[in-house]
Amino acid sequence: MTRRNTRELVLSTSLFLFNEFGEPNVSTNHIADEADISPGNLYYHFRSRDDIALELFKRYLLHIQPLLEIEENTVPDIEDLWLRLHLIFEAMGRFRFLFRDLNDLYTRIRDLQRAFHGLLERQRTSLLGLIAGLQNSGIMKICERESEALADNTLLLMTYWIPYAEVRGDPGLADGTVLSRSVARVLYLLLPYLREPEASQLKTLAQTYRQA
Amino acid sequence: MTRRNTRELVLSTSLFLFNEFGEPNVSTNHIADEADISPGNLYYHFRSRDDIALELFKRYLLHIQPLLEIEENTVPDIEDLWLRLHLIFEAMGRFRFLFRDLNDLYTRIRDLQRAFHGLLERQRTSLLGLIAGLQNSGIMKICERESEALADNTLLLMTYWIPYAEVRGDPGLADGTVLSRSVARVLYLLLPYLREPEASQLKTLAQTYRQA
DNA sequence: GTCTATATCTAGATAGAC
DNA sequence: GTCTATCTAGATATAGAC
Repeated sequence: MTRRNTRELVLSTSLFLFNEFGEPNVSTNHIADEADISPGNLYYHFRSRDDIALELFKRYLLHIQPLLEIEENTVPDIEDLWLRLHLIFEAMGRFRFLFRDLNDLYTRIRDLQRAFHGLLERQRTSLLGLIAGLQNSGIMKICERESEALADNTLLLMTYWIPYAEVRGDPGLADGTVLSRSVARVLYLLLPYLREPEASQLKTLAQTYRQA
Repeated sequence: MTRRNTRELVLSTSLFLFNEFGEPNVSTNHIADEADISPGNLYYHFRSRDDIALELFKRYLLHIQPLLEIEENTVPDIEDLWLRLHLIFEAMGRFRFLFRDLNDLYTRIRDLQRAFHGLLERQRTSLLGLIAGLQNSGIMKICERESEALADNTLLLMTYWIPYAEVRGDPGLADGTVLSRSVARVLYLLLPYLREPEASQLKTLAQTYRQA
């Protein structure tokens, strides 16, 4: 094993265990054991346990950042929106431990706190921009104050759909249906503000999606 | 100190520390220390650490249950709704550790899991009933499928507004403004489905509320 | 780079005197 | 009921041989 490979092995093993059992319930010994390396070796590659979680969070950022960028001169389209949200939720699902134990990680690991806080603010700005875009292209009709509330509520839904699914007793994120339903729910937030034909288009899309 | 008093002292101390530092970061020794009793004495009154959290959750249930009951033959009124939601959120705020670390507590403590799951389902049913009531009295116009999504989204918002406020860097729940803003955001979910004059009434209420 | 062995610490929990 | 003392387990992390 070269240096790079073991480090990656520890990361992928940790991700698996964190997702499966929750980050607070997985010790460095568990990780080393599952990865078939010694505990000492693990600490050759990582300074601390939090370091592993932080590195995984950085990997998450690399996955999620490109999905959040919105092209300046593009007219938003309902189906694109749907796909985009689906891809975002998929990426979140692969790092679901981050969201399950978000607030504990957030207060414990300062670097993660800073980065996550920034991410949220960017997401919020991005959502406000999206809403404005939909409005300017005549697809959506909404007033200033409601835009803010809508962006905020969307962001909350996007941040906590994973722990919500768990707590509602949903069959788990291995099952793709949870993801689809969560995506659909978020888009239903937009529905009442959409004009025709986009409103109907969204409803039809939701219907099709549900059957697939 | 009689038996009852020490038990209560441990509970109130735990609640304070859990809320302040997060349940995972408070040990039984911390609690005993803060309560000015010995660690051994703490274990005379509680079998385990989880037992304390569970008992606090039961106390939360006692606070919250009466607030969730809806009278059968009452026409829902926007201002009543607002007040009701405010009282619910206040009660949640007093037990905010439960929501900050919900998913960890949920998987760790089986009795809490059962009870919380049941609570969520009842809340969901209650919300569906509320929506139906608003619809029947002509205050709201919404279709079947959207009702489900609305109830679901409302429930998610109600369950995770506390960790969301924390993660957004809101000045903390000691400050009452967070609570008000969170209540307002939830009610904005209903807004697009309300008819006049209730829609305007809600907007005005939000305005007043914000200034107070 | 990797291992074994171990240091250190802190948590939850119990025993037994008072 | 309450205390002091202590057990036990498990966690993070390090030392030093290979």
